[in-house]
Order: sequence, then C-alpha cells, then structure tokens
Amino acid sequence: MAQHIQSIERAAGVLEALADADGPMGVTEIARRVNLGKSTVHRILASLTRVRFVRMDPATHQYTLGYGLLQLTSGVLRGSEVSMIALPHLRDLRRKTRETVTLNLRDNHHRVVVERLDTSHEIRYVAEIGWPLPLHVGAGGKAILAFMDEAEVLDILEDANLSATQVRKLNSELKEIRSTGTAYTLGERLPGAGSISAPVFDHEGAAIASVNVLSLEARLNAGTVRNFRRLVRAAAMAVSGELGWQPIGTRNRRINA
Amino acid sequence: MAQHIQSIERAAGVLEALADADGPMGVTEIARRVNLGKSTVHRILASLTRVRFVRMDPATHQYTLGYGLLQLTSGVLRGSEVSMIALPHLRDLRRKTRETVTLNLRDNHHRVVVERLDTSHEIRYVAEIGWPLPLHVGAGGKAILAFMDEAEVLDILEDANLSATQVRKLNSELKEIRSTGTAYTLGERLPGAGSISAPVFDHEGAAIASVNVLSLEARLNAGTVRNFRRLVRAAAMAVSGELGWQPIGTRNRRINA
DNA sequence: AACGCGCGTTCTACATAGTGGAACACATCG
DNA sequence: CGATGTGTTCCACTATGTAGAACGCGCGTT
Repeated sequence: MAQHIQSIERAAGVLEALADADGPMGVTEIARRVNLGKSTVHRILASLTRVRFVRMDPATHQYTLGYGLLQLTSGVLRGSEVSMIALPHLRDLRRKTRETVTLNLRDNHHRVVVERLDTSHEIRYVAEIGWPLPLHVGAGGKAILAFMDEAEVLDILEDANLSATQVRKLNSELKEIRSTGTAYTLGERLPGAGSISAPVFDHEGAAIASVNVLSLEARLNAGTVRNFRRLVRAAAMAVSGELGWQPIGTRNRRINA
Repeated sequence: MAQHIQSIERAAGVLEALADADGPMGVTEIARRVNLGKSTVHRILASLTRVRFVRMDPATHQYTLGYGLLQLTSGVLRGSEVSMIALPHLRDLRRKTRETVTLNLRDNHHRVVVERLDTSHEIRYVAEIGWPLPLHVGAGGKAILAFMDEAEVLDILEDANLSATQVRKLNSELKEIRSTGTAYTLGERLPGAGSISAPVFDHEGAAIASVNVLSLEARLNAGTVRNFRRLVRAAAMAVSGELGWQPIGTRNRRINA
C-alpha cells in the first residue's frame, strides 16, 4: 500500500525550508512555508532536534539546521571515492589555471557540485555545493551527457521537454564535445560566466562525473581556452585512470553478460 | 500524546547507519543494524531516496548517502555566521602555525568541529568534521567550558558523572584556563596529540566556540607552546570582536531585562 | 494596568498512515 | 535444479501521526 512514508518526506521538506531560509525561523513561519499545521511541524521539529538535524535557540525558540547533518555529510563524501581521488588533481588544476575548479558528480538525471576550490580572483563565479543542476545545461553537464547511453539521453531530454530546434542544437554540441573531449560554454547558466569541462569515466567506462574550470567571459581568450581545455582534459583523464578506466571499451560498453 | 515522530527518528537512524558504514549497504544489512523489519527499512529508504538523502545503485540495489544532504549542509554553515567570520582568521592562524587549525562550535552539552584547515605535515592529527565531542575533554572543549555559566557547567558535569577527584582536577584546570585565556592539553583525547585552544565570545559575552591548534606532542616544546597560545588567543579574540564582543561585561552577563 | 495579538506548546478525538510478518520474485550458488 | 540469500510487495491490525482547538506566555498597544 504505502510505498513511502509521508512524515519522513515532510521532515525533509522542513529541512529544505530551513536550508533555503537565510536565518532562523519559528514554528509558524515554517508551517506556512511547508503548508502544514503548526502542531505537526512542531512535532517534526521536536524529532529533528532529538537527532540533532535541527537545533533550537532556547532563548528565542527559533530553529536552524543542526550540526548532526555535518556528521552525515562527511559520510556522503567518504561514500564517493571519486572525490578523494579527484581532490589532488583538482588542486593541481586550480594551481595551473588560477580559476575556480569544481567536481560535478552525476546524480541520476542531474549533476551535483561536490567539490569546489575557489579562485583567488576578486570576481568569482561561485558554484553552490550540493545543488542539483540539469545535465543538459552548462559545460559541466554536457561533458557528462555527451558520453552517456543514447537511451538515457533520450529520457533526460524528454524530461526537459525542449523544442525540436533546441534538441538539434544540443545534439550537434554533444557531437563536438565527443570529438574534442571537452565542453566549453559561455554564459549559458550565468551571464558573463564561461566554463570548460571534461568527463570522468569509471572502470566500466560510464561517464559519472566532470571536472570543471569556471571563469569569466572577460578573462577568457582563444589562447587561454585552448590551454584550459588541455589542462581540464588531462586532469579528468588522470582521475579516470585512477578509477580504473581504460580508453579501450569506451564505446559499446554495458553488454549484459 | 506523541511528542515526537518515530518514523523520522528511525529514518535518522538509517542515515547514521549509512554514514557509519564505510561502503554501500543492502536493505537487510541496514535493517539488522537499526533493529527494524526489512519492509519498514525498505519503505524508509524509498522515502529518503525520493528526497535525495539516499541514493541507490540501480544495478546492485545497494544504498549510500545521497547528495541532497550536501545541499542542506551548505545551509548549516550559512546558518552560523561564526564560520564565515572565523575562516580568514583560521587561515591566518594556520599560515603562522603550520599546524591543523579547527573551529569548534558549542552545541548544547557538546562541541562540534565545523571547520578544519589541515597542516601540511605528513603526520596529522585529524579531527572529524561534524562529530559531537564532550565539552569537558580536550583543550577545545575546556576553553569553552571554562567560560560558561556555573549552573550549566554543573549540569554538564552531572551528565558526565565524574569522580570527586576528577571534578576537583577539572575545576582547577578551568580556573587556570580562565586566568591565561587559553587551554593546553596533551594527549587527552588522542595519545600523542597536543592542542591549544582559546574561546570565542558572542556579543552577549557567551562562550559559543573555540579556536584550536592541533599538533603533536613530539612537535611541541615550551617555546612553541607559548607562541601558539599567543596566536590562538589573538585569533579567537579577533573573531569575538567581529561578533560584537566587548571585554567589559564578560562577567556578570545575562541579567534579564 | 489591562488588553489583545502573536507566538510556541499541549491536548484530544479521530482515522489515517505506518507497521512487520508472511508471501513473492529473482538472483546466485552448491 | 533445489536451497538459500537477496530486495520487494501484500495485507490486516493498531499504533502512530494528524490537525483543530485550547492553553499559556511575552510584548507592544491602548
């Protein structure tokens, strides 16, 4: 019957509401945001507090996210060995490019920024860690999308419901990404931004992540772009290599037994 | 009646189990760890997956923590302005000491490592981010404890149920910390480790955090300790200052209206 | 001072939403 | 080709969670 548990998903909703808000909130305000009764939210908060996912200022009775979540997060990263492997290469890449460098992991039909090393430039293109971004927008997504199974790509494009011409344009971009091994976009997600990405493959040859350099249109010229493409590809391939990927077998993978 | 919601706390238990485990787990194994029926755990996992707190490898049906948690965590840190304010000072401190530097925040009767900048030394004293640590053990805890309301300190010592002699020893340590403004412990939590801490005060004069230098007994001598004490205290006071703390009014605070 | 508003919290009757044992489907292995 | 291990679904039962209303409290207003 019940395939899932409402109260858990409601609790998650409360946590997200707290994450979105930029300050502490009271019970009623949270209740309004998640469209639930005060008393229900109150009990949800009580439970979340007990497990330290939320904490309450005893003086004002205002709620904030709690440190128990941090405890879990270290587990998230430990769970993905990719981060651990990639980190030194990302550091290296940042040193060479002097720009912000990120690692995106594919998460189902999305990608998620899981690591970020900031540039020292005054003007930064900041990527929020943890937020899910579409695969078909931005260099970091396309670099992954371009090397995914065709069937899956169709699924994703379906969800995105793009116009026929948009699909055509995207497909030709993906083809180019496959031939160069890197994606390069200008101001696609954020105006004025420019980014260069390359895919990371796991031991089965699946595109599971991308290494990205985030810069600004104003700082990029033909020469630097060419240089960055080379550096990004090198970093991504180094990570892929450590994950056990071998160039042969990239195409025609996933033959079931 | 029901002051809290079982299923939420059970879900939290599942998440913690996943965080503790060092690899993906199946339904039955998780069920065993949290002492619940398979079907219950299965439904919990289904809900957690929907909200991206957990993700399932479609091939093996094994579960891991999901990236939705990262999304929340950025919120945790945004919630505590202390981190933001402290970070540059921590960086500075790390540069000057060349040791691992952390920021502990008080969380009720515990403290939690929320920021960590690692030393470049080969041998490191690694502090896990997010885990709750007692206030009465280790320099980082005592630096906070020494400046808390007496009533609260009694509460905490009650929980810890120490022997009378242990309490006596602790009290004299706390007194010394109050007079020097820094705490210094050797191998108290981890053998071979040595750490130096100073408290951070908020605008009300409450000790809400501590700045810590984590080193090794083998790398510390009288001179460096004296130097580190000075540096740590300076960093902590800089943070306190930015939080609106003023030296006057540190004692006899919290007069209600 | 008394008032009323808004807040967080507690209560309670109701039934929904969650529970877990048992049954099922599907693998992998002997 | 059973036998055991998965993960998943079913179902009857009732514990568990629900939301409206009532409570208590602090604050700013009148």
